[in-house]
Amino acid sequence: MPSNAEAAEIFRSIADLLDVLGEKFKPEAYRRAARSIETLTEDLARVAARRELRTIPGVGEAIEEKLGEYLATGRVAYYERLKREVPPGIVELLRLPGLGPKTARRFWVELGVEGPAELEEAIAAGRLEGRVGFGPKKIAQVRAALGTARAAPAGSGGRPPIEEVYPIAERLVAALRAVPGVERAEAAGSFRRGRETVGDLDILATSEAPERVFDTFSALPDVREVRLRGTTKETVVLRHGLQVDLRVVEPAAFGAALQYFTGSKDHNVHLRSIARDRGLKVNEYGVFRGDERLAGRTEEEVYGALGLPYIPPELREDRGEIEAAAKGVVPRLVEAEDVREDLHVHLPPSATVAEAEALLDRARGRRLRFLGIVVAGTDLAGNAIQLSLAVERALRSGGGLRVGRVLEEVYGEAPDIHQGSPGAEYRIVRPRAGPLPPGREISGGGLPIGVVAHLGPGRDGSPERLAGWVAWARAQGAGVEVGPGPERLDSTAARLAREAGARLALPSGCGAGTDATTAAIALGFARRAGAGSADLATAPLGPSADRARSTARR
DNA sequence: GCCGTTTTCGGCCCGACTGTTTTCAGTCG
Repeated sequence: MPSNAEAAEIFRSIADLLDVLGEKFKPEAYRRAARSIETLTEDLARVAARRELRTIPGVGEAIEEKLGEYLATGRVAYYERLKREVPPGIVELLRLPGLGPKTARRFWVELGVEGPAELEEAIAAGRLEGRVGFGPKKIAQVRAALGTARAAPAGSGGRPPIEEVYPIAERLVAALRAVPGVERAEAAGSFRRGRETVGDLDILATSEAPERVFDTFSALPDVREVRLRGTTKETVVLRHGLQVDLRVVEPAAFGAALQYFTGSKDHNVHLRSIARDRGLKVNEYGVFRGDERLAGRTEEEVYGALGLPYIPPELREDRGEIEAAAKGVVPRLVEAEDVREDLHVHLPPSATVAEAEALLDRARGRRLRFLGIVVAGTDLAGNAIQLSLAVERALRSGGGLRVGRVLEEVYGEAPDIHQGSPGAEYRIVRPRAGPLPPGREISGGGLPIGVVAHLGPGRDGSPERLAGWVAWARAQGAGVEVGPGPERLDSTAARLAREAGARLALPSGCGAGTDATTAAIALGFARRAGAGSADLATAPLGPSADRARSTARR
């Protein structure tokens, strides 16, 4: 069964092989196509059926043809041929840090080495010594890299999910901001773009004295090893295993550096080619005409100097956002303050008055106007376990905040689970597994459906199933829940939901299980999906509830 | 191999760091 992920993987492998063969621009062309393909929200086969493969950025005549071949046969003859040409062990060598295609090729051609094991033997036998470009340090570096690779099985250090990296990033940035002389510090890179996973963490700080910043940073308890350190840049590896690149620039270059380190690579390459067409140069220090710096202090300045409006980080993937911005079209993405209704928080039946009040205080602090509460722990027969009268009273004293009762239903695992207090005003539906049950009546006593929750890739998140539920949610007038973790929609799936016209339900960060970090990540996902404040789900109450019910009957 | 309100051919972002080099190549992001 062909898949987008496999197609991207094949093109990436082709790029590696071409690298070793010394090709100059083809490898990047194949990598660009691979990046585009893996961020598609749709199966390649469907795009191919519409004859629109060429509309994918980086896909031209040759790659279109190979995609067609792959979809028809599951194979790419060109790839098979390259694999016969280059020993597989040589490609493994490319994975070693500090070792690139040129060096791998030299090992292969000059030493006749065909993989890591043979390379280790060659080094042990002293066959590298005396060769141009291989001094004692370089040899030691290669040997160390080989040892590390042997200790850590291939495929171990993948890209960790953003929710894992988030608290680490916050800690590191806070530590940097506390260094005297540091005006600003921000995490950039794919982290700032709100991607689901983070490769390396890129952090940027301003200071006139980088040395002091590096000294402090190197000594942080999170840091295991300093990999390299120069005058403007330091790379460390955390105990956690994550690599962090820290860059320190002067305040006048902060915007340019932030723009540069936020990426994406494709976005930056595109931006710089526009700059060159205008006789300008963009680098991490600013936008220049000759030696004159036109911009650099803020990102707005940098985009402005190129004749563009500010483009939010979450959109910077070179997926048409630059062309749209050039025409003045930049969507107004949803902001944290736009999330005024939280349709899905939980409260245990054993909650104390203090806990209930704390929840309400957080909601008021966030200036929410609506909070939908599920009382969890209700028994399976549907007999709600009652909150104490004192808690009930506390929940009624909203003070500008409307509190709603919610019934949450989990379907797909027998028996179905229902939880929520009596007098619920709408339902949250959680489909657990399997396809959309055709004609299956979801109970709920005729209550409108507010949210379809927990649809994520962790639970049989096949595109067809996801699309089915999203369409169903849309027909109900319900929102679909977005957030980090395998059970919620990531940004790619959220984009699918947006394209289907479904609204998105975002956590406010007030709930016990959905803290501020979850809320921030979910917001990033929604923004990556291009959502604005009008795309947020609202509680189906009053007249809108009647609308939702009538839609459901149709 | 891709791409084009200056092009269907001739370009392809730009700089830091390291190690090995007396001026640069390779790697990385």
